[in-house]
Amino acid sequence: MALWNTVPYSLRQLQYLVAVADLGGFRRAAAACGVAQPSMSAQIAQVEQAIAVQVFERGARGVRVTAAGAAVIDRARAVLLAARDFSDIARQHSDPLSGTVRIGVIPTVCPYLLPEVASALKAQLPNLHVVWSEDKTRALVDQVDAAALDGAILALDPRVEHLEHAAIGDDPFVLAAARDHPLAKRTGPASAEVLQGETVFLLEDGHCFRDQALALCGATGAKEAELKATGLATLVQMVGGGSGVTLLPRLAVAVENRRGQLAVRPFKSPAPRRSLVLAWRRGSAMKRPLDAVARVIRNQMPASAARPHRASKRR
Amino acid sequence: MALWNTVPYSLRQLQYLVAVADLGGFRRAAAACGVAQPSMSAQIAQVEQAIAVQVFERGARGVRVTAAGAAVIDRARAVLLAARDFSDIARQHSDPLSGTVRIGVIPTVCPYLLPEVASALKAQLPNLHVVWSEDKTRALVDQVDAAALDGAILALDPRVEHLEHAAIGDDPFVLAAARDHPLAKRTGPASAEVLQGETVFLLEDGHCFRDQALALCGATGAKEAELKATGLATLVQMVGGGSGVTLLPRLAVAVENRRGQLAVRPFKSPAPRRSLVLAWRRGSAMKRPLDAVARVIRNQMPASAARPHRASKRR
DNA sequence: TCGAAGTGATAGTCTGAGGCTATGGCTCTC
DNA sequence: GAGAGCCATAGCCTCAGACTATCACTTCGA
Repeated sequence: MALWNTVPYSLRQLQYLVAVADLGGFRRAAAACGVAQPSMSAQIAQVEQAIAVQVFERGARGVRVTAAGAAVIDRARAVLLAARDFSDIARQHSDPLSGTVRIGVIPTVCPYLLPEVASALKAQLPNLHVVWSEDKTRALVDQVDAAALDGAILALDPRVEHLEHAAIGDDPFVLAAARDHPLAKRTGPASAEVLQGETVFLLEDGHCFRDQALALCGATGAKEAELKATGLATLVQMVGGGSGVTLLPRLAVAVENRRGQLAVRPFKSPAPRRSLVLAWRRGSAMKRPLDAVARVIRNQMPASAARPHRASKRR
Repeated sequence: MALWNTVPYSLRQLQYLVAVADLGGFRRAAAACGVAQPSMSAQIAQVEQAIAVQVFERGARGVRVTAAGAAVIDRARAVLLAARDFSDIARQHSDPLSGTVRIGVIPTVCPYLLPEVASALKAQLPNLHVVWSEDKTRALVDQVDAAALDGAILALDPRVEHLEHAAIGDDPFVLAAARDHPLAKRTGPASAEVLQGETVFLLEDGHCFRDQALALCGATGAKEAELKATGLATLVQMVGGGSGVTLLPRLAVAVENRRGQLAVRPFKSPAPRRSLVLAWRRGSAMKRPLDAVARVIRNQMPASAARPHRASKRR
């Protein structure tokens, strides 16, 4: 009963099973797999016979997956996922820094980091093709878990703990207010206590930066403004009105305050900050290229914001 | 980049890779896979080319796995394991109670439970072929984790916690002593305190029954005998000499004390006991047949020893 | 030192798995 | 009731992967 005994089906047949299930029909699946519909029919019929399970109910309007079929297709997916891991690890070992990696980035990092980093990556890892996408932490973590993404750039957070990660750098928070706001009168580092009693504008739910800023507000006795912003740019607009202050990640200041409409003050050391990491599914075959990407980004972080608070964390 | 895109290798090629790695040579692997050696050579060469990784170093005395090859073969194993799961789940859904399950049993249960249970299983699950093996808890758990076994009959224990399991029944401990031993003077249930100051013979290290009995000794102030037995039969022999007492699982009494050489007394309720379970790898495709096997065994347990202490536990 | 026994690689042939096109039968929809 | 869409069937063709026979090489042991 060794692992290398023959099985009565092929990887390709499993791919066909999943394709038909995903696309809901033989013709569509055939087209997606680049074969003719009769070939698809024949292969599906064959695998159904081989495993003695009717996976699909054929109807005039396409196919339905049977109850037994759903379980079978679940396992077929697992096999194909393992096969993809095999391909990945093989590519890593033929040339670890080539191929494609899919990396997601949270919205409060993406527009500020990517422009800088993209060209550096192209220069230092010329054979590595990085596909970027932007989403909030929850969605990114889910996609990494499901292997829809190879990695994600996130702020360190309980939701990230089950993933492996490499440090990218720390990003301190800064205090931003309209130029005529009382808190803008003084320059130089602010102590966190100046927030006491202030009205602070924050991002809407779902942004991890909101949670981090909210924690700081709670600790200092600031109160949250009624209005919630959908992005940092909106936040800057709101505060520009003069009726409150906000917190910004240092990384975003150069872009969001490019016209200098706000006064920006750092916090006294140790400044509140978020730790940015590149995280991936534990045991992912893409560990090596992701590690390399993290190294490039780390060296590319704006010098003032870079340098993790302590030694670079790794798991 | 969907899951159903074609891959440049076949399941069979992965089987060949693993076979060559396991058996250390092309000819042996070819024989094990039932093909001619040139076919094996050709397929290995092809997959090595497809993934652009040299997996094996060919030498005059067989092959060695390269560093990159080891990682690749690791993933190939994962794919084949997933494929086996696929086969399993398919068989479950074509006929859940047919096929083969491999079940390990601990030594302090195996010889007493199996004779009774084997015929009941044959009668109630005629299409299910059960392959039994005997080993200690640690080894069994490792084999279940590695999918070398589908399930194992064990006493509930921290080492079993990460597995799913179905209850089989509780097995109370009994006190056994030579017929002329002071503790054999009285009949009827003994309180655990009678062990105070007694010399108790126990099994050697590695038996979970040793740990359970030792815990009871510690709680009651009994002391362990110098000599450690390799099995319950030896334990009975030792105690027969009259210089000490021992604990036996109720399950073993009928067999080990069949000649009545020892006086056997139950403990007062609630008697110390072990909970026997059939455990399997979480998410195993063999859940359904294993569950059925557990049910058969549960109904077959000697009536006096059966009946779990509380409701049957399941996860 | 040389042959025997082991290793994997190569050459040439053959068969069948799985691709294709063309077409049929069925069931919804208009 | 015609048409559009679905999957199944029939018949053909090609190439992946099996086979046998043999070679080249290394490592023993007489």
